[in-house]
Amino acid sequence: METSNIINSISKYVALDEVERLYFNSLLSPLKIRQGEFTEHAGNISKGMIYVNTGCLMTYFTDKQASDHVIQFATAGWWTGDLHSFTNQTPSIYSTKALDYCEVLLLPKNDMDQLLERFPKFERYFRIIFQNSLVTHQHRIIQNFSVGAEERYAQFQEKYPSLEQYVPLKYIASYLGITPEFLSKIRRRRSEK
Amino acid sequence: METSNIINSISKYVALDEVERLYFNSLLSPLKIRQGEFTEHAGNISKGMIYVNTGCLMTYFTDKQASDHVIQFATAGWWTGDLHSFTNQTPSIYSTKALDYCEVLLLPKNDMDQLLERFPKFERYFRIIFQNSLVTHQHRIIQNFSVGAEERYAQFQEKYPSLEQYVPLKYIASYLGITPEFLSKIRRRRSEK
DNA sequence: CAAGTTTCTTAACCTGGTTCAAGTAGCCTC
DNA sequence: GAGGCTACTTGAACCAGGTTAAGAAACTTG
Repeated sequence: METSNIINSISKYVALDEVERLYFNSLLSPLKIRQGEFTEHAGNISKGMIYVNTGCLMTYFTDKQASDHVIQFATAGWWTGDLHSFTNQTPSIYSTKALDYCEVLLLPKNDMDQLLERFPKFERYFRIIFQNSLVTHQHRIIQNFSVGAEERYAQFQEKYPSLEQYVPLKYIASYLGITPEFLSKIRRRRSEK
Repeated sequence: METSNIINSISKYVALDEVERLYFNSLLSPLKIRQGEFTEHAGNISKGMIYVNTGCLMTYFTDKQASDHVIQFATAGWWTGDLHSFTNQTPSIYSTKALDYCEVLLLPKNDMDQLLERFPKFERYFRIIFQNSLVTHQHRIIQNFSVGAEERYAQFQEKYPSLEQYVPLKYIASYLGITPEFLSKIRRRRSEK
C-alpha cells in the first residue's frame, strides 16, 4: 500500500485509529515523477505538501543573477515543498525537482485544512515535524557562519551518507553555499592528505 | 495583567474560552530580567520557552574559537529559547541574554506537555508559530548565500527598524554573519554615497 | 561507437570579508 | 573630572572562497 510509510511515520508521534487512517489516506494523491521533472515551479502556487516515499527531490531558489541555491534535499520519509507558498497560497519562490525516479504523496492545502479541522490530532504531528525542522534550520544557519566549507562538507557527508551517491556534486556544493569549483578544490585537498 | 499580551497573540490563531485562558495563565511564570542577565546559559538544560512581554533578548551560540554568533533577537511578542534543549531536555548549546530590562513569561517543558495534552487546541497555535518561523529560517539561509553583507544589512534594518536603536552594532554584525569591523566599513561606505 | 551534453576538475587571477593592531569616542563609577 | 570600561572605527596585510576559461570524464541519445 502506497501510504503505509507515512502512516507508520505519523504513528511514531500520534496514535491513529482506523477512521483517521482511512480519512487521511483519502486526502493523499500518489504521484510518480520521472527524473528531472518538477513537482513545484517557482512562480506558481504550491500544489501542496509533498511526502517522499521513494527517490530524492531537491528544492532550490533561483536568485536575480540566475544562480540556483539548494535549500533542501528530501529522501524517503521526508516532507518537502514550499511552506510559504503553501501556507499563504501565494506564488512560490522555490522549485522542487526530482533527482531520481520518485514516488510521492501530495497533500493539498484545502485537504490539510480539513484534516486539521476534523482531527486535531494531526496538529500535534505537524507541530512536532515543524519544531524538529526548525531546530535543524537554526543549526544550519550557525554552521554556515561558524565553520568553513571543508568542515561543512564533512558534516554533510556524515549526516547524509547515502545522498552523495546519487546527487550531483554541483548541487551538494550549492547546498553547502559554495561553488562547484571550490568543492572540487576541497575534495582534491582532502585526497592529498 | 501580565499575560494579556500573549493571550491576545494566541487569540489571533485559536479562540480560547475562559477555562483555557485561566489554565494557560497558571502555567506561565512571569520573570523580570535586568540588562545583561541570562535566562538560559549554554551547558544547562532549557528552563522553558520564553515569551517576551517587554524588552529585547538575544540568543547566541559560542563556537570552539570562543566567538559568538547571534541566531535571534526577540522583542515584545516573540518566543525565544533553545528549542532543541527544550524538546529533548539536553544541555543547551545556546545562551539567551537580556539586552535590556525585560519582562518575560516562562513556560516550562512539563507544563507545556500538560497544556497540549489537556487542550489540544494549543497544538494548533504552536504548529502555526513553528511553521511561520521555519519559513523565516529558510529565507535567512538563502539570503546568507545569495546576497552580500551590505544588502543583508539593509534588509535587516528594513525588517527590524526598531532594533538598531538599542542593540549594539557588534551583535547586529554577528547576526548578519560578519565582523564588527566589516559592518563599520559598510556603514562608512554607505554614508559616503 | 560517435557526437553532443552535462558534470567535474584545474589553474590563474580577483574580491568580499577577516585579522590584527591602533586609535577614538562614549559611557559609568568613584 | 580622571580612570577604566566597552563600543565603534580605521587601515594594512591577509585569506577563504569566487570568477573565468579551458580541458577531461562521464553520461546520453542516434
